[in-house]
Amino acid sequence: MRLKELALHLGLSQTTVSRALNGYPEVNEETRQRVLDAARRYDYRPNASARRLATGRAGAIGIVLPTDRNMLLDPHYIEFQAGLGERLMKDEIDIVLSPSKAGDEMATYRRMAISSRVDAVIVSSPTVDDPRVALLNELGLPFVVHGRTNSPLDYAWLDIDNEGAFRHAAKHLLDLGHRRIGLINGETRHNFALDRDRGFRRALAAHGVEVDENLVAEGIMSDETGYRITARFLAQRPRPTALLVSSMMMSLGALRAIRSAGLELGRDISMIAHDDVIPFLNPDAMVPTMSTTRSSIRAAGTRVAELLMELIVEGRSPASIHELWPVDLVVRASTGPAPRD
Amino acid sequence: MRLKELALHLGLSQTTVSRALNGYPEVNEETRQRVLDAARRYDYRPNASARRLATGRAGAIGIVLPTDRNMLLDPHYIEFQAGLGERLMKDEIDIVLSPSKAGDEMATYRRMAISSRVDAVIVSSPTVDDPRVALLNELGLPFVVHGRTNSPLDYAWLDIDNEGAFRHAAKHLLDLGHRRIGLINGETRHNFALDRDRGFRRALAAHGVEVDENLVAEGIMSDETGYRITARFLAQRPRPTALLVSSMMMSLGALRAIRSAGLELGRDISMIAHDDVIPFLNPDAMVPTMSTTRSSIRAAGTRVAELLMELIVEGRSPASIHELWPVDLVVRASTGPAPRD
DNA sequence: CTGTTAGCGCCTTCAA
DNA sequence: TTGAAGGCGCTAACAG
Repeated sequence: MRLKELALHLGLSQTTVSRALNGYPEVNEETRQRVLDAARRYDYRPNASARRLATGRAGAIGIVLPTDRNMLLDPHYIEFQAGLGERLMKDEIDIVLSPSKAGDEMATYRRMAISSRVDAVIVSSPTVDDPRVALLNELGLPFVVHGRTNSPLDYAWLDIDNEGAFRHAAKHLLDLGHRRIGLINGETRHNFALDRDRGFRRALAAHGVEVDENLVAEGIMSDETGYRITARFLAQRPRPTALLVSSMMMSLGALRAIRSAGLELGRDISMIAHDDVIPFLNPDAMVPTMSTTRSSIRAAGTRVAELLMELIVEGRSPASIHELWPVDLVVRASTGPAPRD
Repeated sequence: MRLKELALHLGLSQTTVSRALNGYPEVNEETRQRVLDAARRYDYRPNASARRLATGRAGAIGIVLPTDRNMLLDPHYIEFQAGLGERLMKDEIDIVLSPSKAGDEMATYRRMAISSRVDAVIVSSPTVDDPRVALLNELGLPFVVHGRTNSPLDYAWLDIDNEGAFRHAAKHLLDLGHRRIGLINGETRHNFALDRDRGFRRALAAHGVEVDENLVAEGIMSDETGYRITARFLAQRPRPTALLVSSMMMSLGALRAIRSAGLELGRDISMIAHDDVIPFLNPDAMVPTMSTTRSSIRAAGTRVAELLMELIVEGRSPASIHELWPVDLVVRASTGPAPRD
């Protein structure tokens, strides 16, 4: 069913039918009802491409999907997508995933912009100096960064307070008497990891504790990385009495290494992990329950979608969009006082 | 830059430029080169909506994204997406995620089809009797099911041999002398889980071993579920000497429960888990290494994309698309002979 | 309040 | 081998 036919059936012009359907105020209420009824009866839906061509709006927001093995380690990504979806659903806005090889992302953003496939894009996991911000700015494609990056430009971003989160977590451990604290971080080419590193160091500095660089490590946020780094840390003497871990997934591996070393979490060694609140990794279900710095990545997705809509629909200024979300420290059973030697 | 302007710059008609760009054979080679050069120089890209409107093809394939908490437990999903992307990238085909509430998926598929947002869709995680197959068939929207479902219709599908995988795995355990084998399955409303259940039972039956229904359980495939079910199984007397587990994520929880019970994996109790080959959960990195039934979900994504393209571009018949992939049994250190009492 | 008329940017038939 | 013209389905000025 096309608009034309529908109009014909109704004995109205396409214009009127279109207006009735799109909620224009100048349409007679009775006429509108007739149109709406007919549309429902015939299961009419405007053709997406035609509408886009006519309005110049794509009705979609874009995400560049890096397909390389090393980039997609992130099980959190799907939660973020779900969060986006939750909000975009309301306006029937689609999410367009544009697959891209690593190194080719810039070209992919370009393509999305120039072919006007999408009205805006999301920049995820920004690196410390992320070239995407300048590119998108130049292309004039609206975007929101999930995270932050160094840029002279005043772009729209939403980030969680990674620095504060890890500072508070480290402080909590210090207050419990821990002095040898290990940091198991994500890759510091990503800004969030650098922020966490910074928070960790500041807390130690504030307590006059020197950082042992042998107890600072980074890697992709996998179970395996968590295991390997923890095993290495635990081999040192004196060994660390506490760990700060960048993801729940890593904490699983860390926990294995701790058990393998014959230690008991929460007594011999403490741990705080960052929790993105993903449903299949619940800190309350762990044994012992895991102390965490908590911030829902799904909620972030929803909010990013909201901001995107404001950018597109209301023409809100990107420069006015800077949201730094506080992060909760949730103390559970994996943290305890530092053991006496 | 629009086609019109580009043509103007070149002193050619839009038609010729369009043909040159789209590889029509009737264009003079020299002309084509000039056009191609100019297009590159001006960074010209056809407007996606306009092209779609003109050709009737959307240049995108659709996935309905259920945003409800309980449905998205699947960290495997992102790997599947990456696999799709790997193939679709070649033809610059986008993936359109259409967010949908649970229960509303059918309407979302409808919407995608009628508004011709996409050329084809993917049906993931089909239930035992999945209504989507009939709907899409009726809508005439091409689709490939990743998995299988009961339907009188002859639809296109790609599935892994879940039945065979779990049959072999169970047989392997039986051959090692295990008699009390537990099954920790995904939700059996999903067809794959039912197939695994079937394979498990057949293997036991073939060995004349009766299934203890107290050692068969299912749930969402999370760490937590794995832990809870395993703890319950281990509380039984006599306790099981082996476990068949539906996902690596579950196996992490199971392993925790085993350790909490003071048992050693691979000696006191054996385990085989299904491995979708996701990069952040590597069975070789576990301690002990985990025996698995292995099948790359990413590879499946790539192949599904390929099939989709054949469906759309070459008009291949859906009825000719039935791929059942064998599943490898990879024996590692988590399986050993059944312990003597 | 409704209709007429032009496009949106591209592809494609038909004619040259 | 190239071009002119029409149309894909919809929206949006501009009239009435």
